[in-house]
Amino acid sequence: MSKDPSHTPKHRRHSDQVTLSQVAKSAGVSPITASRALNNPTKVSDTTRRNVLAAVERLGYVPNLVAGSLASSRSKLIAVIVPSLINSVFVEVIKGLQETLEAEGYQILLGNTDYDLDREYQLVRTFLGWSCSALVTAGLRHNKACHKLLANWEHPIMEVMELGKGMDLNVGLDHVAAGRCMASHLVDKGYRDIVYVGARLAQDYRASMRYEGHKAVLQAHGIDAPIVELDTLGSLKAGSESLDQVFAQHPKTQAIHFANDDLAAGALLAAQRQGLNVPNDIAIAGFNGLPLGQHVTPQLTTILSPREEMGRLAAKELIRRLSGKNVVRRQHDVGFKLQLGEST
Amino acid sequence: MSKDPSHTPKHRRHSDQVTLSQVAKSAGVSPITASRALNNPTKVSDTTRRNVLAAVERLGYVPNLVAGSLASSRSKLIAVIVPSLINSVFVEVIKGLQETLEAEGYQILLGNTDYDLDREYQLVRTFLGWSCSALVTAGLRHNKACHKLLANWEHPIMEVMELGKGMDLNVGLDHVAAGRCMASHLVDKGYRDIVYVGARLAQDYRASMRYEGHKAVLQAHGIDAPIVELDTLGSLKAGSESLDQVFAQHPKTQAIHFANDDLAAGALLAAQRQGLNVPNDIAIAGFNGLPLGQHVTPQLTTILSPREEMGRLAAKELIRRLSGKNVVRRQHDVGFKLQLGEST
DNA sequence: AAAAAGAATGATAGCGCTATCATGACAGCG
DNA sequence: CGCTGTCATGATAGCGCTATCATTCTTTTT
Repeated sequence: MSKDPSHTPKHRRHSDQVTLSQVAKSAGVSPITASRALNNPTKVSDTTRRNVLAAVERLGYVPNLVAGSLASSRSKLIAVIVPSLINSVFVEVIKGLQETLEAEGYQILLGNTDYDLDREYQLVRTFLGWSCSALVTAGLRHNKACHKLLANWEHPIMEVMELGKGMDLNVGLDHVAAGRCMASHLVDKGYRDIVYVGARLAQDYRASMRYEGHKAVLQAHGIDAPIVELDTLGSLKAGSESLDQVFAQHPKTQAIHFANDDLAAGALLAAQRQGLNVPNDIAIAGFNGLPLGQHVTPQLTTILSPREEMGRLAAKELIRRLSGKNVVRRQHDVGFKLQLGEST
Repeated sequence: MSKDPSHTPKHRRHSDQVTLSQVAKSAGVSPITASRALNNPTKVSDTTRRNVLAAVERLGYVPNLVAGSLASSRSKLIAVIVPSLINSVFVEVIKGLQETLEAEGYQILLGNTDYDLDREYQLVRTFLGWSCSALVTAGLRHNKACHKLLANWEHPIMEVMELGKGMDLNVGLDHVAAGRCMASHLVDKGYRDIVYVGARLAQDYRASMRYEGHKAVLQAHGIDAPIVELDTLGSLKAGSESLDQVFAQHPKTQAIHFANDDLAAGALLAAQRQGLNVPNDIAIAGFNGLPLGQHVTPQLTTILSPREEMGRLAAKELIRRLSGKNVVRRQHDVGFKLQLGEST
């Protein structure tokens, strides 16, 4: 069998992109040295580093991070999975994460489950496939498959929003306690006919946790704890429409404890439009401490949750873990604060 | 020189992760066939496909997308670069993008420039390194290096928010026209002492474009077009604090045209707290059509911009392009709508 | 001055997957 | 019957980078 040396090799894939090898050649070093010059600058001499950087500049080299990740089975990607982008609360957490992670050179792969745990599982699968170096997810609840997948994963997992025993790291606040806190406030103020109003509680289960705390306090005082559940997700609109519904079902209502500030502010503005006096005709309380609630008159009584701070703290803990440091505490309570307005 | 066959091979990297080869072996086919069964189901027989899928299930295989991307030099990643996450406008665009892209199996790599074009360039570099299949960026302005980098890039580039001649695809609205529209409305209403108020206009240059439109209309009527620039980024707080500043600089002000609804709503709520009547003492107009503005009393006059729609449309166009379809129009005007409230 | 340790660089062999070409089996057809 | 075409599958060779080990040369130690 005679070879045909003039035959063009069969496996030729083109790519006009500049590669590290080209940079290396241009700088007069081997590819691996060029790699070191870019990723472990201390491992090469000053001259070499300068030459390589000059070549990078000259050729307009853009590192292929995909190839790098495959070779090193590491990546500077961090998966962030949230249940919603409409709810500004998650966006603020993302913002906290993002500003801290991006400063350390990490990129965020963003996923939205739309409050669907099966969707979450799918996203987790996909993201693991990108060999992310960590995963941030909102909440402690996952479906079975997701749990199993994550349990065998060797990278840090950060569960945010609610405090509790998670799979790995956890930064959040105690929602049951927050519910108790607000309910106590309302009872102390002398209200007795208090309705809790939330939206899609099966999905937004943290709102249900707050209701649990709320109910416990009311029952301890021998008071009934009625709840009204809205169909639509929390929003100003839903809040403003909820007023009628509450009064229809509970005509004697003195105070409404809303699951979040969007609903509460919507109701407050609607009450004003209807000529109701807040808090004399109806007291209104929220949760989150959104700027909106602080700017309406009367100012909304709410519970401040440190959302951006939660994101920042989560990011910092992740970075500590990723840089090999021992992580002492696995759980971080960011707390909350009762913000007294004039709406109660 | 004698070889030592008992010597352990030198290049051994471990990885307990299940690979496609293992799946293939378990299914009794070659790796490439297993690959096809997962990615080109029509290219294999039904039996083979079933066997492979069963093996995937059995072994808990999670595809290594990094390896796949390197081999195919394609990825299901789409880079999204926005100037801010505080401004809910961008978040809504992201939401529109995200829900449409995720449905097609694309993931979003999120970057935040914080209104810094150099930062944008860095992000673009990084994201190109991930061989994203497309890039979405807010705005038509980029720095020189970024332009050069993108001009040579062979994947779709989608510039959103503002309408204009972009690098590739474009979905947005005409901000100059929007500024004209609101200014005309104010002039028609009989206002003559009109102040435009914005924040960090050098960075939020779309707000300046609206001012340009605003100024043109006022000047056409022989009216002066004073502008007040705030230091802090647009927010309710900045808006509420801006009132005093405006009156200090322009005591006779009849109407304020705010660069966005956050500022406008903040000012409106502040005016009410100060006992000013809106619109009789002071008329207030905004831009964006945020829900907030529609729920305050008086309802805010503003310009509705279809933000989620913009994201969805951008995503759809990208998907069309990515699936190889010819893209007819490169520019899409999503328009805007004057929303008359009682605040003017 | 010889031995040991360190610093800088390079050669090699993959990371896990898919593009490309090659093969064998079988159908249709003049 | 041989020819072409289609279908299902496989063998091979990378994608662009870095981990690992090997080498050379310089510095430090005894």
